[in-house]
Amino acid sequence: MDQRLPKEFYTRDVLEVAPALLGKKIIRKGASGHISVHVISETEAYRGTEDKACHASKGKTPRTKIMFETGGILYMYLIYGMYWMMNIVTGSREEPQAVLIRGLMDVSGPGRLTRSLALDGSFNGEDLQFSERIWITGDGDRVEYSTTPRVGIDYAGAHWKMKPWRYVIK
DNA sequence: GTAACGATCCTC
DNA sequence: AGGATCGTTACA
Repeated sequence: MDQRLPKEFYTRDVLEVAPALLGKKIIRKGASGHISVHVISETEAYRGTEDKACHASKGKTPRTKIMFETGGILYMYLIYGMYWMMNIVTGSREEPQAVLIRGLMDVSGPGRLTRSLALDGSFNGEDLQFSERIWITGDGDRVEYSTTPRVGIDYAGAHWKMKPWRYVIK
């Protein structure tokens, strides 16, 4: 099986990591030992306390503190009372950043993909270097992608809403 | 305590 | 266009 992406892959700036994750494979190992592989097709970057669309813009809270850790771990949170969002923390410690996984080749939609992979709050803080149930490999199919503004952040104001920080495989 | 609201999705 | 559904957050 392919090698896991190294820690250094995730500790770079989120604006580098988010597009670099396109085409990479999420490996999910279920409780029964069943393994499934999913190619990432769509990501979004959330960057720092100054980014009004980023949860960390409200400062460090019980929910967002995981984003202040060193990159390479998962940040899971519940939205609209029923959908878990899967995010990958990036950057260095005390530099809150995360990549929202918005779509896979076989599933589109951040809520649908976590339901499909059976991911929930118990994965918050999961370390992609050492986890036995989820990790990401980096065999290097280079992919072409396009960028668009991020989705669902009307509240963040025009300046942050227009940033082309959503990355989609062509 | 209390209230408002969301990095969504499905059904009408 | 509207409802589901509840943790997180801000404020009193």
